[in-house]
Amino acid sequence: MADLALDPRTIGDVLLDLSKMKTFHEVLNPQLCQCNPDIRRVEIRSFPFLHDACAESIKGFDLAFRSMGLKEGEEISPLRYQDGIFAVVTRGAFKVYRYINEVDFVVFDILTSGDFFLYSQDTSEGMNMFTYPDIVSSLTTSCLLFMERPSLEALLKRDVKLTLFMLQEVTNRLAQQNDRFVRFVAYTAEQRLAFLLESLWAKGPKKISYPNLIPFNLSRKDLAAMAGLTLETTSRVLSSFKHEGVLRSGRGWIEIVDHGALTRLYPSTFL
Amino acid sequence: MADLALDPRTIGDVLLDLSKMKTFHEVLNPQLCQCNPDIRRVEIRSFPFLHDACAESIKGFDLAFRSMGLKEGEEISPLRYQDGIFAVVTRGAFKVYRYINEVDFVVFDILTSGDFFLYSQDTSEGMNMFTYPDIVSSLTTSCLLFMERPSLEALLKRDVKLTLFMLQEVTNRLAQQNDRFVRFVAYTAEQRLAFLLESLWAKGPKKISYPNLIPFNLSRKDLAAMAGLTLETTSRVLSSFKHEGVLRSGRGWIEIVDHGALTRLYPSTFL
DNA sequence: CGGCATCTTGACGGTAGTCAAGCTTTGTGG
DNA sequence: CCACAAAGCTTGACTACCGTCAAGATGCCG
Repeated sequence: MADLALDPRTIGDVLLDLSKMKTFHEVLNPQLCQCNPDIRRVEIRSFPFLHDACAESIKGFDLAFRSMGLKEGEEISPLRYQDGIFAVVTRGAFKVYRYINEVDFVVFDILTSGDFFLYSQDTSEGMNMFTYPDIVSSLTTSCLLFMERPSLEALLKRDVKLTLFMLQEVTNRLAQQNDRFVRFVAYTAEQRLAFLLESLWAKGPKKISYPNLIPFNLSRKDLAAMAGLTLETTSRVLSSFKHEGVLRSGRGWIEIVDHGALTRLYPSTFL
Repeated sequence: MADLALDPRTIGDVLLDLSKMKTFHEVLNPQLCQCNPDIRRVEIRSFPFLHDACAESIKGFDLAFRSMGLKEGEEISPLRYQDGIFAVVTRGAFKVYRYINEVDFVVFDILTSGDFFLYSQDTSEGMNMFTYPDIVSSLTTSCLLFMERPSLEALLKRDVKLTLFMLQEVTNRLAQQNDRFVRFVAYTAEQRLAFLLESLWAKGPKKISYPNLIPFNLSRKDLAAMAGLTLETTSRVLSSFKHEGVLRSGRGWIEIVDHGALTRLYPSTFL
């Protein structure tokens, strides 16, 4: 039983003390979004992955999290966080992608409010969701709460329930990526895009005035990079959707008019 | 601190007691492989994910694990394990796939010795790596150690280090699947197969007499289902590799002759 | 040695990629 | 406020890769 004993130090001791290291964003916006400590407290308590965490862990997150604001198109550089960074999206959306040559990239994940990510510079050891060759960048004006990876690990080590919940989240994400892979292989270009649009739409928080609008800016190139197609093919398929009255779209935005028609294009489950 | 307290029951209480529920395999082979309790003990202690686990957890695994043997081509049915099953491959290899129509399937994972998996019937809640529409089946004569999912969860709840290590393993697997996805989009048929063959070869334990043989039976159809190609295209590409002297192959087996030539075909990293 | 699954090869066609030109929207600076 | 530039999008013509369909060859097992 000895090796189950708790670390005798207090939470404060094991975390990197960031409370005095305000980010630029926090200095510039002392009362906005999670920059305000009170708002942050509330925000943190609403994270799904913390629902089952013990009180001390939540206090630890209060201490360790700093907030960061990003404008559309800004990217998170792991170079600034030598030890890796753990972050939770509180507002907005991010794309995770990797360049495959000078001009083309592949988008393999979209993160929206509530999604967390782990981003580190080296592939060395420990947990790695995204590593250096991958880029995380914002699709809209966004907010993050973040901490350095060692702080997260310190918190996880002290709270099984928290760690277990993270494990559940990650296995589910793995299942989801596998599902995506299978569909990717099985679908034609048209089906891939229909599926992609539906799942993107399902992801973000809808605007009340435009409930069918995909709630973040996506260029044709982004969509193509997600669907594994070229920009031209993507444009052609979307044009045909448009002419059939399935959706409306412009530069960087897409509004789905007929969900039924879109979902009917691809098999939702196999066999 | 109260909610960090340990479950007061003993390990034995929280595990489903399987010690008297021998599997057919164990009854038929009392002294073979992990069916022999002593051999099993040693085997369990060699699992990488247990290296950091506390003594009590390891004892728990000794109690909870049953062993199972499978012939080539047998599949694991989650129907027999209502609560889901957690298993570790100790010998052999498995493919994880999903049918996309009556005849075609997509292979999205290969598991070899040391890999664990979690397989459940329902997508309901908790951890899900593979669920009902997916099939796990053996590529060679194989052995597994397994337990029902509730037993695993009981063990995880009592040992943070163990849970944390599992979390690391799963995040790394997620990173790996993302990498695969990116390559998949970027590569041509020839490159996909070259990459696939190299990674398959790197996976299994090599036979001393044939160190360059891919150590499990893979038909052209399996390879095609992994690369997202058709059987015919796969056959054509492999034939061209054969004629260039890069590999030798027969029905269900492939031996890589020239690793250099194969790896030169695809970019190992991007940008 | 036969039977059968697996693999190979060929001919053909279609889907999506490539290259290129033209069109729209958005933003900027005179 | 307009002109212009630049980025993003659309459309067209052509091409190539890979899928489909079909027949035939080859290994492998009983």
